[in-house]
Amino acid sequence: MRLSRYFLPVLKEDPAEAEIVSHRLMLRAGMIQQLAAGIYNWLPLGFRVLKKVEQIVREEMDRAGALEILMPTIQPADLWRESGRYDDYGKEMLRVRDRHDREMLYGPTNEENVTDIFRRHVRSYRQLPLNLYHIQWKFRDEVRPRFGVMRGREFLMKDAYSFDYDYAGAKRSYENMFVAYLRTFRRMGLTAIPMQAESGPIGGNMSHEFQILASTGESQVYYDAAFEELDLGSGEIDVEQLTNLYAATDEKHDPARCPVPPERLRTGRGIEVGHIFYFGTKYSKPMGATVTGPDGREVPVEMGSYGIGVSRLVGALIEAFHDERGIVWPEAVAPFRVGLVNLRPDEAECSRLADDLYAKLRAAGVETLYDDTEERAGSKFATMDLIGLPWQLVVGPRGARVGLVELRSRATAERQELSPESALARLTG
RNA sequence: CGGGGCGUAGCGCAGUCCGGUAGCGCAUCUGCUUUGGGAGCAGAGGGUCGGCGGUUCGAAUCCGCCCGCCCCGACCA
Repeated sequence: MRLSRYFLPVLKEDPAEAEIVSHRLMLRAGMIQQLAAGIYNWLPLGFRVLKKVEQIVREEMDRAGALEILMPTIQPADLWRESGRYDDYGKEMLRVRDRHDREMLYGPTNEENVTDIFRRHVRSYRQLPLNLYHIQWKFRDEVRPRFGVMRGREFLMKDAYSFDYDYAGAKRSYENMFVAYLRTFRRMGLTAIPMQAESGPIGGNMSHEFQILASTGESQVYYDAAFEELDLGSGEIDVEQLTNLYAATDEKHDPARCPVPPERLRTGRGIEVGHIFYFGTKYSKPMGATVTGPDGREVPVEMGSYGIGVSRLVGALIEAFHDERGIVWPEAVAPFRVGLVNLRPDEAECSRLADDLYAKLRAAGVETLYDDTEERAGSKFATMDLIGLPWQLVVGPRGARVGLVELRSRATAERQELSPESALARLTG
């Protein structure tokens, strides 16, 4: 993509409305624009990251055997009356009426909806296990939205719902998602610590929230160093062992009862990016979602649900990966892999070389943002640092004369003068 | 929902206390010079001062009501 043809409204100064670093940087890098409190427009650069994050979540859900569907944002109130939540949910739920004065709501979550799908089509235990998920916008009318997309009112969330015949099956489904979550966050370069959360009405320790570590996180967390040594790439993950590892948020951490020896106890700040829980027949029972078992008896299906805050993750990633100059994207979620900088578009030799590199990067399928604008060098560097693409490939008049370009790593600030050919080899290899 | 604060050009702000025809920096446009870390000079454009009402000869400024947004706390992917 040529920057001269792109829409990247970067800000030189910090917007007054933003307090925390991810919010500031998202606004400054032209990723988002606020439309109302807690409601954001996603501009091209931000949208690309959102899609990258979404795609990783999708791939890991698919890999775990979940099936993607898409449920609507607007739901009828009657469905929520069946579970009793219409009255329970309170003001967080945005309630609307259609032209026929029927009560509707903008979904804050989809348990009722997915349970309805299930009960209308699934009759037998033989059709289980089943896990349906979707990635859809939610709305929760938070009293106080803040921190940009980290706590918006409208947010993109992946929510999966598992259906099993019995508790043993539900536990397997839960553990399956547990592992998928660890893989998902790890792929984005994040260390996610699963923490035992408030146990549901039925499940013992079958509720975990996933906190990622970032110095600016909202809550103080304590955890076993073993989490940092997790190898998710190979072999089996022992969920039983993992769920027994110690991890707690500030409120629950009790030094007196902490089983981790001091030298293995780590502490940090955490941002909650996922939450999974088992809730048994909480919805299936009142809503009549039943299956017939091998014994011919009809029983309510065992359920669990599994959320990941997709849009929140974009903010959380920036909290985890930034420095004083801007964002430092991990490659897996970077909006572009390479920022190609033509320092002097007015010089023929310099531009010829930069154009040629751009064509070759494109041909090789490398996502490249090509700064072909008339801006000055300093401004170009500042913008590249701000938007945080992993690699900066700098073509200047000096180097062009002697056939050299400069490759810089945003993360390590390492710089190397190379021939265009070897720079290309590094980026395409 | 309690407490605090802010709405003036695209962005960041001054002006409001003490009423008198709206200003600064950045950005934008034109020209010249410059050109490896947010350039210099000269010129230009851009405003229902959040909205409505009131007081006054006269309101960004004083009074009332409303709207929006931010921050701290109690709650949440």
